[in-house]
Amino acid sequence: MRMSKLLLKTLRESPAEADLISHQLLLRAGLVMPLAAGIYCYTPLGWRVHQRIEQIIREEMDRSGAQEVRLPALQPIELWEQSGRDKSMGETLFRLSDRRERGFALGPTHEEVVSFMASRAIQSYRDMPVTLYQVQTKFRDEQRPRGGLIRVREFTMKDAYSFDADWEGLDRSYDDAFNAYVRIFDRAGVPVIPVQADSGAIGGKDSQEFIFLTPSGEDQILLCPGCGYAANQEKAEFQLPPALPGDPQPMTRVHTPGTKTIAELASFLAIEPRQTCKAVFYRADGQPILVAIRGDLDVNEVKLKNLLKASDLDPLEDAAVRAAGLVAGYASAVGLERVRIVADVSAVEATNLVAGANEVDYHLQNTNHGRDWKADLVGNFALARDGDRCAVCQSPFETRRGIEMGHVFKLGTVYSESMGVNYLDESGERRPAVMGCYGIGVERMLAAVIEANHDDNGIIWPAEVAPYDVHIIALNLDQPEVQQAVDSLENACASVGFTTLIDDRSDAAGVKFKDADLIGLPIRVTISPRALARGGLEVRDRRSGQVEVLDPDATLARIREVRAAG
RNA sequence: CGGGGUGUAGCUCAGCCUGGUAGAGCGCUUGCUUUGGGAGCAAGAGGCCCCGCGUUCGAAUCGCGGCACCCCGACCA
Repeated sequence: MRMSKLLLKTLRESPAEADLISHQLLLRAGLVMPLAAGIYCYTPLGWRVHQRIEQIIREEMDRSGAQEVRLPALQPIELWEQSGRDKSMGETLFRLSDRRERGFALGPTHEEVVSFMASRAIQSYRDMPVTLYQVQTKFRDEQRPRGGLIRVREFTMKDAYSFDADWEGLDRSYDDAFNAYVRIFDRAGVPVIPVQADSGAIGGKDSQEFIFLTPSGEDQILLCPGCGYAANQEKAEFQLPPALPGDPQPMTRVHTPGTKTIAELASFLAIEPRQTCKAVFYRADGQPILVAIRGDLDVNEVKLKNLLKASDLDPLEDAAVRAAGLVAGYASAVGLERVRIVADVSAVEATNLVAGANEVDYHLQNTNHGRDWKADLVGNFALARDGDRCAVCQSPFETRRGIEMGHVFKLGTVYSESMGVNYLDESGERRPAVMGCYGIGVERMLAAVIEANHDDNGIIWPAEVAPYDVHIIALNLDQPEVQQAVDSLENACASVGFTTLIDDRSDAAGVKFKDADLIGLPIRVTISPRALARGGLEVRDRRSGQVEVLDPDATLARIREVRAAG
């Protein structure tokens, strides 16, 4: 490709909206253009990178035995009603209707549709195992798109779904997908770690996320330096810090003016936060609940939601708090009758906690579960935090932030049951297929490749995702020997399968070098009278900055080397 | 949905406080010159100052109401 013909506009300065480095470089290198919040156009150069990432994904999915299909993005809303997800997806689902008022959704994911396809084709245990995948545009009406390509409303996802006759088969399909993912991220130059993840209210067994660690990530990841355990904060298992031991004492009422928070209360009474009981109010599927947890801990809302088997969990609005007779800042389960009480084991097992008296400026000392109050439901939903101890080896956790690149998930039979993916087993018995699902966000990978591979001057593409293999800079193209050398290298590259981007523009040399660094192809070859006079072509490695003057054959060999090195 | 910020030329921004016919740098066009790190000289083009209402003789500027975009949080695969 000749740059004089290429639709490309690089920017000297970063647009003000870009905060992340990947976002800045995507815009400066002219790879994408924003159309609306969370919706992007891809330029010819940007689209080539996109396609190369897709290509890696396709090769590795095919290698793992998965088969590519194409499913509609436009889907009848009935399909979503059948699985119940028209409600659980809530406002995230883009909805529309056709001219006859029939309801449709733009697919945010494809479990329902792939189940439709599978239900038609899978009738016997002999039809499995099978894994189907596609590379499709997904639509999600995110509450807040952000971070350039990190969270967008229209994006490309590689989504795969496995169908097995039993859970042992699912384990094998899951491992195959997992291994394919390891190869995909490695080839694309995105360092990731697998972490344990929440499997959601749907249930299911194992769920792991492939996380790219970066301070600008939106997920909190807990890492155990002792045993290597790694988990998303919403999933992380940890050892509860111990309570202060003691035999139950008589409950007493105490005047505690102006102590609406645990910190204020603990300081006023000169006690530790773990000697208090915290009350938090939620609305779970419409019903107000009071959640009790030891004062030094926070609620893990995902675990709480799973415990309640709720599809919606939101903080209770202030008006509803008052209507339920709850006194914010001084609430507790003691003496409370009209509201459902859910307690964390930490609050149930500890003795002599200070809890709210359900009266402004008063607390109760020495409250004890069983004697003074009783939970309707008890569970384990404290949030693991930095420094908490690993449930496996008791080492203190470290926390990092990260971005979810991919997710592998043992779904089980939830969708096969609701969508009717059934088969006959060896004994002629009708059973639901056991499913797994596996997703990768293509644009997130693109952003992560840049986050992980850049310097002050621009992008440094890993060889496998670079939009072209070689950046040829022609200086003084009006001179015949330069022109001839450029043509000759272009042909030589083409004949061995290297793609080239040739800067044949009439701009000054400095402009071309700056653009080459910004665009970031792995190898830059400068062809100029000066280089030719020195006996060859000037070959520069983008990553190391190393420069050599080589003859055309040695240049090709060098390109091959860099390409092989990734 | 809560909190914060920003909307002026393609991009980065000044002007706004103190109302009086729209500015800079970069980019773009033309000509000449130029080709080793965003080069030089000269001449140009380009704006519904986010939108609406109001105050005023007069609004980019003051007031009210919207909208869009960005950041934090909530939430979200």
